[in-house]
Amino acid sequence: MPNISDVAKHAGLSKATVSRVINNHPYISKEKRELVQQAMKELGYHPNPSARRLRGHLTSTIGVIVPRIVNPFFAYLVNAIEQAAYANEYQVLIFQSDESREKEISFLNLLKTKQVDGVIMTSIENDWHDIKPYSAYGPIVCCNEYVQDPLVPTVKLNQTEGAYAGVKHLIERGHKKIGYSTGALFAGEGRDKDRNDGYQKALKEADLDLNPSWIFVNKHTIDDGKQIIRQMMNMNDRPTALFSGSDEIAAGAMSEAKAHGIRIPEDLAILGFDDQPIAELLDPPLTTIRQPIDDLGEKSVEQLLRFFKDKSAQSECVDLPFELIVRKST
Amino acid sequence: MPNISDVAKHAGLSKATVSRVINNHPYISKEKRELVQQAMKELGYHPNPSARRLRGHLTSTIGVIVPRIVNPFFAYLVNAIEQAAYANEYQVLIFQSDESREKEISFLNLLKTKQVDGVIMTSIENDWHDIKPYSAYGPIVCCNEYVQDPLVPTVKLNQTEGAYAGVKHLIERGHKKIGYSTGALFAGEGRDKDRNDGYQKALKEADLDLNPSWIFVNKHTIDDGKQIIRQMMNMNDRPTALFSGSDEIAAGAMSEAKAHGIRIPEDLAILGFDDQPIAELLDPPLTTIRQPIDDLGEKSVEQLLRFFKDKSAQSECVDLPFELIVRKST
DNA sequence: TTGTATGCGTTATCAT
DNA sequence: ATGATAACGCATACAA
Repeated sequence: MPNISDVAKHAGLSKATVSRVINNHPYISKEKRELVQQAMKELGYHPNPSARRLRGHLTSTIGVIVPRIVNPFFAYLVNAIEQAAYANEYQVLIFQSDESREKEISFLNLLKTKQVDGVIMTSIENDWHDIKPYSAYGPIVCCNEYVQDPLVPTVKLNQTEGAYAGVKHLIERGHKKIGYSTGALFAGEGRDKDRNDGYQKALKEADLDLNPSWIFVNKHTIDDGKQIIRQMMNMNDRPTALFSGSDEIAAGAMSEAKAHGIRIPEDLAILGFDDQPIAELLDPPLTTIRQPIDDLGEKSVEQLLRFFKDKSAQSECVDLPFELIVRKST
Repeated sequence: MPNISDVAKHAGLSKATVSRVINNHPYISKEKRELVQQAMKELGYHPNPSARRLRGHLTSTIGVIVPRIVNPFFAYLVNAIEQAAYANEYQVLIFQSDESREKEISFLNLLKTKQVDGVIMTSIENDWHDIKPYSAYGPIVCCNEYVQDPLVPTVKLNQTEGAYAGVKHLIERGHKKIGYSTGALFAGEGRDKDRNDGYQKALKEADLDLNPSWIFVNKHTIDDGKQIIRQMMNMNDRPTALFSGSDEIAAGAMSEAKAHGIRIPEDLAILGFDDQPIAELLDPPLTTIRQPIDDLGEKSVEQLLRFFKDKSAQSECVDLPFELIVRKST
């Protein structure tokens, strides 16, 4: 691997001049610039990222924190981020927090050592209070998740609106007893709270009661979906519709419901969230709320690049719209 | 961030001694060693990876190349690798080749600049001939994919055996007309060829003919699965069973088949490959061939670590077994 | 067993 | 506009 000295020698110039060309400094004669570029090309030279990092420079690597890569929503999100980053010649370091506070912090430390220029957090485990200090070492963008600090660049979806649209759809289908599953506690904050708000808003508008036993908290997986159905089977007064927090939960619920002879949507309507590929493969195909994942990824990378270019850029909060995809499960 | 000099000062010793402690050199008095360790702890010191890389050292980062992270098989594989790596205090740089030769090569270049200590390739786009030179800069482990070079450390599954078991299962169910979908050309090499061999072997043993029009090549996605069914609908002589190259293809096929009023498994048996979470959610639940993904990941990391410890370690080829999961689709 | 000095590849500072 | 040189943090050859 040739280094900057090799290029300098090859071009008959100094290392400093070569470095200036690499970094687009002004005050360089066209003549020498071309000489250097020629030499770089001939030698197949690429700057050594470690050396640049050591000097305290940006190094074309961004970090992405996801809770679990096997969750299709995050796999797609990572994909979108990776594509956008690659288009801008950035590399992506992917990290699973596994919903562990310690893991999350350990990854954020990469900012300190300039291993990554910036971080996109698609989930947040620690209090923002504990995360914020790390942003002194490089920009942190919240993607999908968000926090109460208006100074944090954020790309998110209007969860309230999405949940509202979903529940309203169920109400329009004639349902009055609508179950609801959420990822956190019902009284939580952030993304889940917004969804909860949308759920409640729609109920209220239709003058429907909120039955606490129809609210299932801390649900995430396929198995959780099955469990919801089992819980429902034990109820005297069952919901006629279930609004699940993700397509996975919906899929599990659908599977278990059918196993109990419950017809969908006649006996129980099921509404998903995400529009993952499995949604249309289920039987019946799943009505769900599509998240614009690609936009989410692109905008997040965009935000990060903005900060790389201008360290004191203004923080933005991008809000993206949902889309209700009506299929056969409602 | 404290550096090695800070630690040295704090411990009242030289940088060299601190460095020796960090790198577990022999010939250090217990006394000083503890002094240094104490100082490191007190200052919260962590070696700067960029500096180590620059110095030409291993840096606890491994790279993983996948074709597409949104493919659940690879998402689970990456997850397994990441968990195993984390347990050994290694970080994982994930890279999507998008099945592009250029992207693959661009990532392998990270080996040259010591950005990663070694690479796990879960797919191979370029000729091995073009990839091999990079292994001079760090070990490359083939995982799931493999090549004809016995000197390459490899962790793979016995594809022939897996395919054989699957087809045999279909034959035992009474099928004589068995369709087959594969990811590459039927005459290809590597992983897919092995599977093809297993398919043919099982047919041969049962004295069944191989009907070329029942072989669907270059199939990967849900849509490909649907397309297979559409092709089959146009045949006068249709297969009564379909052995698909992945659960995704199987899912697509099942969906499309049902749309055409084909009953599963009565009219058409469908056998998957992978045992992804969706397999048991399909209706009917999918009979499939389980790949021991976690083992695949763990063993790959193990191989890599072996080479890190001993640069001239012997190349191994680990073969892992499949498992036939019988559900209701066959 | 420990310390000193040098270099890894870059970029920034200071000259010119 | 260009060049010489120091510094980033670390690990090693060499000296002691």
